Amino acid sequence: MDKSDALTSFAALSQSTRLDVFRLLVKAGARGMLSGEIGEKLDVRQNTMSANLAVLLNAGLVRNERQGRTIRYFADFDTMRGLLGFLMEDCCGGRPDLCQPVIDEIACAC
Amino acid sequence: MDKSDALTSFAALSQSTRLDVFRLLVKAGARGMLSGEIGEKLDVRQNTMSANLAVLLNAGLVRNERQGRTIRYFADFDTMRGLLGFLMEDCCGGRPDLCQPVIDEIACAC
DNA sequence: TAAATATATCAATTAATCATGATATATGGA
DNA sequence: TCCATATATCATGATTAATTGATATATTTA
Repeated sequence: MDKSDALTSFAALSQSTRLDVFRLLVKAGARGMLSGEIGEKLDVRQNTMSANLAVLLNAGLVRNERQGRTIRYFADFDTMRGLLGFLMEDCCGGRPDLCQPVIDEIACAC
Repeated sequence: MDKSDALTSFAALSQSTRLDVFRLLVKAGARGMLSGEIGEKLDVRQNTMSANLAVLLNAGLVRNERQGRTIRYFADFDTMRGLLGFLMEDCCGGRPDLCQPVIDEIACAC
């Protein structure tokens, strides 16, 4: 994860539909979701959804896998990890009390 | 942290100078940095830096504090925490092995 | 192989964002 | 109060991004 990758990722997440899509896929985890399923759930037209998924793919935030006629999308937790690592690099100037709560927050109860 | 806040934050982080600024401030931690100091370090003109700091402020990703003629900026770790919490909400569909590495990554060594 | 379904690409219009020069505001010191 | 320093705001031109209708590609089924 270099700076350019990080910029691409943040840009991808800074659009309403794409943020919704990514959060849906985070929730879905290893199950993933079909492209059409996502579009239907979010009430977004087919070509708009395709374009937005392409942006997320390009950013590496999601992966996909063809299954017959359909394509299943997954959140890419490795990219997520790299992105947060990049953002928090050498964080908090030696005071763990600043960054520890940030870490605790995403310690999900799954 | 609602969706609109998250979008504003990601948009703020999706621009080169602002990403640099935020990462500098993350490293600086509680020390923070003066506006002019940041601009000098990143070689960015005064008004451009001011505009970019305003975007980060508006997103709540940084706070500031006037000190005489100068203004000191700080990364806001609470906002950061809220943002990551929002993004990873109900994450990984019941498989902790997916999201645990994400958490470990940002467990900084400070 | 033809039709149906699922998804992607293209071209064009509209909208948002960025850096910049010029200028304004605020604070401190002479 | 006048000047210098530090930062913010404004107006503008240039670049970039988003949605959409139309169309293309890929896969399955008949």
